[in-house]
Amino acid sequence: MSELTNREAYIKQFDLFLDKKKMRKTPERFAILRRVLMFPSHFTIESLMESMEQGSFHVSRATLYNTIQLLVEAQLVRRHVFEGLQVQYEKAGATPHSHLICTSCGKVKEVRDANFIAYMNARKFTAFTTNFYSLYVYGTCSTCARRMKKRKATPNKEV
Amino acid sequence: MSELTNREAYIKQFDLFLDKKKMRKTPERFAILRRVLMFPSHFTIESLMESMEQGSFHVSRATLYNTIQLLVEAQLVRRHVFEGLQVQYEKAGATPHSHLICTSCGKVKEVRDANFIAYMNARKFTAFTTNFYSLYVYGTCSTCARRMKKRKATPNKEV
DNA sequence: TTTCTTGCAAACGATTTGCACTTTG
DNA sequence: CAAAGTGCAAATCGTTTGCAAGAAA
Repeated sequence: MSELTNREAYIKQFDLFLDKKKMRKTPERFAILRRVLMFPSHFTIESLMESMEQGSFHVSRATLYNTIQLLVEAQLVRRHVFEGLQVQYEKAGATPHSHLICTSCGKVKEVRDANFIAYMNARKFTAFTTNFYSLYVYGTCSTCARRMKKRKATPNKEV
Repeated sequence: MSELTNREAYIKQFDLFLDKKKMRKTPERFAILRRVLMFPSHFTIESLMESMEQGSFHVSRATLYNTIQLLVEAQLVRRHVFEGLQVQYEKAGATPHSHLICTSCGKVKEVRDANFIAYMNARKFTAFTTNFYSLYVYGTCSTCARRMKKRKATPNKEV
């Protein structure tokens, strides 16, 4: 896989992917990818839909779902299903990161962990070729911990 | 959290959980937990439903969903959403394990990794208290790798 | 010109909900 | 006997699908 260092790299890789799959290079597909790249981190189908509308580029939900699926296959986008939250996507960046998910408020924080990355890069599994991986860490963020301690409250929303 | 070494430990912990939450100890709830414990590893709501029927203990879907949710809250059951597969559950065992998911055939394999567990046990995150974690590794299992190589085939089902 | 892609609306499937009935505490 | 839990069927919601119309190649 080539390096996804910048916007053009993603677009080029998508272009190559479509070539390889003998699929058509429609304006919708590239417009969606361009919008995806504008998100600093996670987004949902809904927020992507809104973003497209704001950019005055109307696409149907069907096309959005189709294209996101393609982008996931092309390894340009990752799909995340966190406990109790709606499906989230993010562009597959050059730097892998883990996700800390607060089971009380649902907030997702990204953390870079060089040790862990090094470990995973070296890690081989028998009879299995790793493509990518996701580490989800569930727990309580400090804000919620404080809130729950102070007023012995129940969580915002139990996940 | 107490140790979940055997069947009784789970039941006792659920009992305590219901006490703490001031919730009722209905036969349905314990019947469902007992069935859950009979699965050697992953199961779905559907397979659990079937298992209940086979055990001649009829419960409604609503109750099944409710109770599974309780068991997840009680940390007796983990919920997994693997790419492209239906939601799976498993009892929260004493030994954590990672999941290798083949993106071609959808097979899920569990692997125990002492180094990784030790690492995670020691790992502290700033402003976050870890409760549990899941490592999902996506890739290609050897069977699919062989199949794809031999006849340059497309994957069974692209996830 | 042929096949792929799109948009729309209808269909789908897993999960949730409303409500009358039942059971626990 | 009051409150909580259950079963059932209908509702919901995110996602998929079928099909006619439009656009790449």
